[in-house]
Amino acid sequence: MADADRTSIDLLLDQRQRTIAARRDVVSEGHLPHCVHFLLEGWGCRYRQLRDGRRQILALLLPGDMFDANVQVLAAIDHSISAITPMTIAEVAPETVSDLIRTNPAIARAIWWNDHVCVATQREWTATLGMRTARERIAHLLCEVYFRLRLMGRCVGRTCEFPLTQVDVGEATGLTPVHVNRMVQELRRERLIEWAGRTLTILDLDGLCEVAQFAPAYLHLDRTVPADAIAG
Amino acid sequence: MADADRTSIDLLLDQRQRTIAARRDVVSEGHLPHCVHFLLEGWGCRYRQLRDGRRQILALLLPGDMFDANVQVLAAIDHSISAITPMTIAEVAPETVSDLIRTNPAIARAIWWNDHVCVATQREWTATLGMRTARERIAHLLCEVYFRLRLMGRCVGRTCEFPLTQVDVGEATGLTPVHVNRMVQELRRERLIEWAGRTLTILDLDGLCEVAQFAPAYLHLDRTVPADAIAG
DNA sequence: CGGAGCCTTGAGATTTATCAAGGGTAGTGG
DNA sequence: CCACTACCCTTGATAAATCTCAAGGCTCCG
Repeated sequence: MADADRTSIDLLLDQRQRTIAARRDVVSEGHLPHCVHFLLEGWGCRYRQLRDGRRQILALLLPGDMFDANVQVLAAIDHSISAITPMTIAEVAPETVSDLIRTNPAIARAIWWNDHVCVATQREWTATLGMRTARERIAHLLCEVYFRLRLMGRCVGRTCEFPLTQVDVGEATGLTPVHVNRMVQELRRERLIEWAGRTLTILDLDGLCEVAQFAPAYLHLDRTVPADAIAG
Repeated sequence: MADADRTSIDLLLDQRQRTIAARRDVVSEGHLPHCVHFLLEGWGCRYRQLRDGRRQILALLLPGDMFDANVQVLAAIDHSISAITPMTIAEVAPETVSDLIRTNPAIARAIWWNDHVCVATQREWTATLGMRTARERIAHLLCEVYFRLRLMGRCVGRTCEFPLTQVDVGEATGLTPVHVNRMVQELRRERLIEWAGRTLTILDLDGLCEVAQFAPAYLHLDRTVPADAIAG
């Protein structure tokens, strides 16, 4: 993305910023979000909850992610979005985004890329929950987070921030916190990872990918989006 | 959708039709699909497979569904698409679809709706696999199929086609075929469903929805898409 | 100092998987 | 028309994975 495009985005995002406290909802199930959100800082998640309290985290939102993109602006959403850590988000009017997409191919491409990766990631989570074991699911989550953060320049070597609790990991992987704990300890014992407090270090990336059968294709880490990607 | 729009679609779909034998791949992981597909007749699925043979069905494709929409045409896909029953599909050049989207708002809206529902459904499958029990997952799958088919006018009363085998249901719900069998029998014994051969009858729709905690919002059955839905 | 949230551990229960075998049915070739 | 095969469904017995319940310890914060 050219500097000029970067600048026009940065200006845009400066406009209306909001801070969300940790563990607070940004958008709640059944509501109509009235603007597009960009996550500037902090971690969040999409989640869905059943009447009896069971909760499933559907996706992690990391710094740089966009949500409620144009497509979302109109129908009531069928899940909630909440902050995991304190978040700062930028709110942008949908028309502004539409205009940008129309006039700026680089930005259109970036938004398209974001959408595409979101869907692919959602599919990968489905696959993970359906066919991987507890141990594999946790390893997979750690791999995904690591690669996504690295793409955003948020890793130092093999170390990155990891503010999820073991309860969060359980809700993302469909496991009880107790079992998450035991599996994490196993990964630690095998010197695959170190994880204490809010920092995660992957000691053996290949080994962890192997455990998870992690195939990063779905993240499109090369960010390749052909110029003619956007229809219309 | 107005009759004129219907007609222009029908003409389009007549162009290049293809028949796929049951259990054959249409698009394989890692390949670049070169055209947009419309499923005219028969059932298919998206699936992902691990090296050791574990397989997960990611989504069901029912008559009327579109896949590899514009957005997909460019990056190698990270999963495969296969026919469950014999399928007839229409292949349309991506440029043709782009043109249609640009010139025909009704069609653009329909395609947008399809995309939106696909993503929402993928999220719902993630939630199902993560937090529902075996029994609930199967009930949920049956509910989803029933409502989707009914929307396409493919139900007679509470009866619809259901060509999946119990192995297929297992691959969609992350369960072994043996366990699927036991749970299905339970649903039968409770007079919630009848399912024999390729036909499914839902004897107690409310009861089945209750078991599944099925909330059909994600399917957007009303097909509401405000006229200004499409950005750009 | 007290409380809250998080991590850890143990024991036992439950759900689901695995293994193994038998029966029904539909299509196929002789 | 009859065997034969392949595929699917069904059942039983046992094993493994994961959950539930319960309790204790640590750390951070007020």
